[in-house]
Amino acid sequence: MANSKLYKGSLTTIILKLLNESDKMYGYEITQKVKEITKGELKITEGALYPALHKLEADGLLEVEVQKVDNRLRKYYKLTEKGTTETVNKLNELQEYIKTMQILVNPNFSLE
Amino acid sequence: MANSKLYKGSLTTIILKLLNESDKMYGYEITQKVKEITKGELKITEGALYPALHKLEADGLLEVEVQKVDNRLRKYYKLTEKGTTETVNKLNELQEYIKTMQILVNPNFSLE
DNA sequence: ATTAATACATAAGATTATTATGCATAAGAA
DNA sequence: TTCTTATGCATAATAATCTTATGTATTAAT
Repeated sequence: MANSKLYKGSLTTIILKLLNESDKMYGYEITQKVKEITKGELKITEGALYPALHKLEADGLLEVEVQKVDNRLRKYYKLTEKGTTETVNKLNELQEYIKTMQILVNPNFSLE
Repeated sequence: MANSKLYKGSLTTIILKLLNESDKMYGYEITQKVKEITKGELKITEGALYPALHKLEADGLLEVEVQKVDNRLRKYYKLTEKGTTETVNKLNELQEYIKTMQILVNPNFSLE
């Protein structure tokens, strides 16, 4: 999308949120889900997604379970307990961020 | 603030918006204004601000006017015509971004 | 038979920020 | 009067996060 720069920093939040909704997901599934939900507005690139998943796993927020479907590999990720806690934090931070940005961008902020 | 990562990419939008509100501003003034508006939530660091201002100027979105006040230097920035146009674009992009993120983060997105 | 879709991965490069440092003047506190 | 804080600019080193390009491999569709 046009404003992809703004997504910097929010990929992790998106991943955590999706995994919080559905019990477990694999990488490719996440890219498709995001494309579907945002109606093509946002496309998660693989070069961003996979390193992000690996980092979340390394940080103990996700655990992985490998499956073979149709002779093709799938790495299913699901939230750990720590990951679930962090999801709540990240979502709160996002709401705060949006609130702050709306104050900054609101045409009437200057006279409050 | 806690979630400063989420601000990646939005600094330019913030600068342009502030300059769109007030005719002209200098760097230090911008940092103070943002702190004030967001009640300390968001602090623009100098290491981010000054390079951003220089880039906006180099891109022809801002023009600069140097003044000396109390024997101290101030570099006043104001929007060029191109800058004003870009401000509108950036603000629209931000609104889109917020909308997209709210869809992704809304607890009911999955069944629409 | 070739292309698109599915599924993973990493490396090179770009962008954007934080942190640290530097210079300089003015105001306020100890 | 000396030291700290505030004002005002700037840049370099480092970190984080992304895009783009590339690579491997299987399956489905044209």
